[in-house]
This record gives sequence, structure tokens and C-alpha cells, in this order.
Amino acid sequence: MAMGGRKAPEEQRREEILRAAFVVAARDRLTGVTARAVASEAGVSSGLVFFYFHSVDGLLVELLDWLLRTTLVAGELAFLVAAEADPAARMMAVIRRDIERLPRQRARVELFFDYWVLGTRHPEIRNRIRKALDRYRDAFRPLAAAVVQGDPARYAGITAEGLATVAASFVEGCALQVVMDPDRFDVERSMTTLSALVRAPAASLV
Amino acid sequence: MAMGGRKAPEEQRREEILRAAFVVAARDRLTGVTARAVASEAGVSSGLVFFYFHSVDGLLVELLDWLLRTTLVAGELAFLVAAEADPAARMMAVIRRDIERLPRQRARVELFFDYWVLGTRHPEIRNRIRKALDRYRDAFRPLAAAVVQGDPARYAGITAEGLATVAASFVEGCALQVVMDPDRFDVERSMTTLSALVRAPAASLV
DNA sequence: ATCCCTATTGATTGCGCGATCAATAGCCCG
DNA sequence: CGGGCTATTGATCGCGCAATCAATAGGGAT
Repeated sequence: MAMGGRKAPEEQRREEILRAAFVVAARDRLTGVTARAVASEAGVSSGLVFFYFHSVDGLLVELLDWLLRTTLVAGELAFLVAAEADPAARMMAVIRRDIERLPRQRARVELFFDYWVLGTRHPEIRNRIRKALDRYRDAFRPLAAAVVQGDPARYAGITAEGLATVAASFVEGCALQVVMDPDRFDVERSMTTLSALVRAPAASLV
Repeated sequence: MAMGGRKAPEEQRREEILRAAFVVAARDRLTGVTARAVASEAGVSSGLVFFYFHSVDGLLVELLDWLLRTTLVAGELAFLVAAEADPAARMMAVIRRDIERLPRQRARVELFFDYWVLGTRHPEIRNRIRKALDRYRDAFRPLAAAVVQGDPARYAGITAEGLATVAASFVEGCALQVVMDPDRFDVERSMTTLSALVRAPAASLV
């Protein structure tokens, strides 16, 4: 009652299974990520999932890694807006870019929040999420520092750290709204209000 | 093999079960809210849970209602800070009050996010959460309107609606941080940065 | 061509769940 | 005191899950 064999010598079997796991997760959320469902999606037997990942829990952790690995983060493409002369405008442009991407990345964002909730009780996952959020905030730091330095009087009492944190929180808050109510989320209104608050010229580029 | 009977004629049996459900949820998250666990916590049989709530799903929806019903919202105690003369200061005071409460309400906040994630796939729950978030934002509207009216030049281009949305998003973002990493959340720094952003005199930038 | 090692299978075990239901215990009304 | 209604029980059914494991297929080494 078994007919094993070496079909694909590729060690990328793991990758195939992870991709299948993502498909399942994007469709049925984390609770839908069962060994059977993933195996079926990947076209392999359920046993193989346990062969490569010790447990479903192990699969979930590796899926989170995969998710974070294959998702771009704020600062990464910051050079795209290096053209913007004004530091505040540059920061606005980065924020705008990320916010505009949210609707397209919705499946990933939803999944990320799923993990975030799971993380409140799962130390290993919580740590990875914390680090990812820290990375995201840190990506704003150089931009924030430039903003503060560019107009010390205007931003008196604000540290680069604090400004970066607020920027990250703002994007995260938008992510929350996009997931909950995509139709009513208005990128323009959010950006308008934000830039009016910061008193920077609204970044029109990108 | 059954020994029913009228022990507590109180129709508050529902309330008892709901409270038990909250205890279980606060301890084991929503996935831990099983009919058996709740019944055990409430000291009744599992069958009784289905007698009062048709299904576990029904129990979850009513627990959400209970949660929202027994949790205070922003504007509700706004009169407490009515003494503040400056509209912006008043709004800041409300925000600060809510943010300071987050750590104490942590179990509730965590549970709320649990529901929020669940809501992405559960229309009935999503609707209730949407409405709750709308109520929260609307609680900021009068305050936001006063702020804008108080200094039209400073807040040119900002609507009360937009400002209220940003305020709500900010608090929600803080809630996110509190749940994920309570030890590192710094109320003071968040408030300092925020008030510096909102109150700073119109800048010369650009 | 034989052996070994790795990849692979699917039946199987045991568990916990949601939901159902017949049995019944007490209260109220007559 | 006896019947009917409501509240309450826990055994029970069927399901889907995680995880295990003996069986085995096939390529590489010798």
C-alpha cells in the first residue's frame, strides 16, 4: 500500500510544498492550512508534508519565513524616489508607494495579520513578526532623520526614531483598513490628510 | 443518563455562559472557544451551550456583541476633558486616555483583533467590527471639527472626517503595537511625536 | 544485478470537535 | 398529586485532523 520512488530529485520539493501552502492559506486562511489540504494542492501525499516539515507547526513557521522573504519592504526601493529633493516629500513618496501597494498585496497582508494574531500565543512566530515590523520601521529611519534635520525648527521635539515609528504605524493602520474594508479605503484622502499634517508638499510623483 | 432540572431559573444563564466564554477566549484565544471548554468553565454541560446558542458560531457572534457592549469607546468619556480649553489639546487628551488604557485592556484588545481576523472571512462578524470601528472614528469627529475650526489656516486642506480617521488609525496602530510588544510600547514618545506633528506652527518648509 | 539510501505513499491510529437527542429533574398550574 | 413545560444532562455519532509507519519505488554506487 505504498508506491514511493524518486520522481523529482529536486530538493525544491520543499519549495513546491511551501508554494502550495501559500495558495491554500491565501484561499482558506491559516486555519485551512492542514497537511491534507497542502498535500492535495501540491499534488503529493500528506505523509510527504511531514517528511519535509516535522509538523504542521513547522510548516507554518517556514511559510511565514517564505512569506517575509518574498515580500518587499519599505526602504528596499527607496532609491526609486531618491530624485525627490525635499526629505519630507521623499518620505511621503515612500509611504504613498507602500500604501498604494496594499490593495494588490491584499492576500499577503491578510495572511500577515493572521500570523500576527497567531503570534500573540506562539513565541517563535511572534519573534519573527516583531523583527519584521522592526525592519519595516527601521527602513523609515534614514528618511525620517533627513526630514528632521532638514527643518529642525519645524520638527523640534521629534526624534528620527519617533517619526519613523509614527510613519510605520500609519502604514500599518492603513493595512488594517485595507484588509477590513478595501472598498472604502481612500488612498488620496489618507495621503492628503497626512501631508497636510506634516506640512509637506504632497508628493505627486511615483 | 441525564439529570436535568431547574437549578437557576435565571435567564441570566446566557450571561453566565458568555462570561465563561470570555474567560476561555482571554486564556486560549478564539480557537480555544469550544462548546466543551466553555461549558466546563461555566460549570454546565456542553449540551446547554447549544440550548442557548444554536451553534458555536452563534456563541462567537454573541460573545463579540458582549465584548463590544462591555468595552468603552473614545468619545464616551470625552466630557472628562471638556475642561481643556484648546481643541487640539482636548483631542490629544482623549487620544492619550485611550492609549493609556490599552495595556490594561489588553485581553480585550487581543480578542478584538482575533475577531477582526476572523471577520475577514465571516460577513456577520466583519459587519459588527466595521460598525464598531466606524463608531470609534465618529467619536472623534466633533473633536476633530473643533480642531480644524480653531485654526483654519494651520489645518487648511484637512477635513474633520480626515482628521478623525487619522486619529482613529493612530490609536488602532498603537493597539497593534501594544498587543505585539507591550514592553516596548512607549506612550510618552508616541504622544510627544503626535502632538509635535499636529500642533507645530505652520512651517516655512518649501 | 545487487544493495542501499532517499523519496514517497496511503492506510491507520487516536483525538477532539460540533451537533444531536433521549432521558430526566424540578417547577408551575390545575 | 399528576401532567406539562422548561431547563439540563451526558452519552453518542460522524467527521476531520495531526501524526505514524510499514511498504516500496527507483536511482546511484559497487
